Amino acid sequence: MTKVTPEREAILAAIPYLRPLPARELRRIAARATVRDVRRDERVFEEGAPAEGLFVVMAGRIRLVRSSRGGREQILHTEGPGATLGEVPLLDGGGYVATAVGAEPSRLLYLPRAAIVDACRRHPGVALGIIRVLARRVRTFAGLVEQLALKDLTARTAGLLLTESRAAGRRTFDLSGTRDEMAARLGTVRELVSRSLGRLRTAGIVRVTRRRVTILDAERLAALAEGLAVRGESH
Amino acid sequence: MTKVTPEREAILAAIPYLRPLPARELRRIAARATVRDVRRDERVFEEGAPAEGLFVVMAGRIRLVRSSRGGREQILHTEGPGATLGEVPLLDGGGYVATAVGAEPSRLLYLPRAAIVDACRRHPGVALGIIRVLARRVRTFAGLVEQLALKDLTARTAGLLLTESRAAGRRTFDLSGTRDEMAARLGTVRELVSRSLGRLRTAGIVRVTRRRVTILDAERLAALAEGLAVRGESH
DNA sequence: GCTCGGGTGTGACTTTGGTCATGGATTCAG
DNA sequence: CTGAATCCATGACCAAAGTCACACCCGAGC
Repeated sequence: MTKVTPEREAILAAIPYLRPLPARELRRIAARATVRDVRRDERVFEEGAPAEGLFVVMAGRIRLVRSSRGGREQILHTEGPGATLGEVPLLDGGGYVATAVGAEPSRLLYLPRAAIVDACRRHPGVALGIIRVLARRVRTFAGLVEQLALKDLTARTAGLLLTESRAAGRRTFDLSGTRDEMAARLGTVRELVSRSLGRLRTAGIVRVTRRRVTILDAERLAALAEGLAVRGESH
Repeated sequence: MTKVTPEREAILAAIPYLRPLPARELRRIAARATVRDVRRDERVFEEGAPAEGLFVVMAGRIRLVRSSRGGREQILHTEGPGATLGEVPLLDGGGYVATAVGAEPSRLLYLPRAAIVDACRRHPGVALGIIRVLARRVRTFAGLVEQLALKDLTARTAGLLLTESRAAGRRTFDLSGTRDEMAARLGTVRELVSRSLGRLRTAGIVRVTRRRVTILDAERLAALAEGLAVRGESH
């Protein structure tokens, strides 16, 4: 509930789909916003809970998660500074799609629903911007479904490493989280991530320490990610 | 490429998010639309292909699918009359998210991209309507991910039966497709669907013939769908 | 009627995924 | 430095998913 209006305004101005708004309106929205800090592993909101506003990540990283009784979690996506959470329930009136938890200590901005819906109505550009955000999410979810439904763990692991490497822009990079977190992204459990990485390592495809990974054979890694089982690679 | 303008107009008027458009504009769009018929199993478009328009299902049913080399398919969703396909690429400029194939002989209307984007810009209600469509899709995809990542086949099968039953509005209903199609919805293969249904049958939870299903014990079926393994049900 | 072909159910087997238990490494507070 | 708390790797085992082969059912079309 800190009062840092100028900072808040800067944050809002950085959200792509609010660009079409005149400064005056941005300021009005910023004035009605509140700030919230969350600790690592603290829940921001729960799947299904009623939503009355939009969250903007100011700092840190937030994981969007579905979980099963028995404690297993599946990460749907992770969002960092500048991203918004909760567009879906904001605009279709339902509850939150997933549970949000801090992947690290984070600061969020909370915008009341009415302000945004208003902006959409008066500035078609805003609505189109939100459409793009949702479209992107549909794409990533479709990708996730494909991975889970038709690729085995080796392929998914290979894919994850390629993604991370691409994001880092180098072939040596640090893994984003613990084995547990990787498992939650890959739809499996800690132990199998270990084994999977182990196999890639002994096959000479990557070098792996606890956090650091180097891709040695990008070709083969890509082939694996494509789902080509490496039959005839043994011995 | 048949010319049935009045029918086309009626179809467009039935699309929820085009309601805000005045009749004059609807007519203009209808005039620029073309009709396309597809046979069962014919592809309408391929995942990744560039998209320059929006499809509207006039009659029949279209499956949206991702497939792996090796021929396994995962159905993302199925759309019937009144639904639209391809909103995502239309509005974010990318390729189609999935491959569309006729689940049965179907008739589609094709609307050129410019007409729709235009309508969004001039009528915020249209954009908000599309947002609702995308929001719905995000929800169903999130559900699919959850099913695939954290429920076993028994739970998913139970869930499917409950969904179908609810859709039919009765506890006796016909299954939507072949075992193969069910498998593609559930993220598995023909044989396992057979076995899974077989287990539910011998447990006295449902009655099953090739097409017809009757739910005998909705409670237990729901419990299974929740993912509670039925430990202690054997012997 | 019969045949043919797609759709199904089942058994036997392989492979993959998941669980449990254990020991080693790493980090960090005191 | 030392102990506690994590995190990680790995072996042994168990359960679920997937494959292959085959026999059957049943409706469409001679």
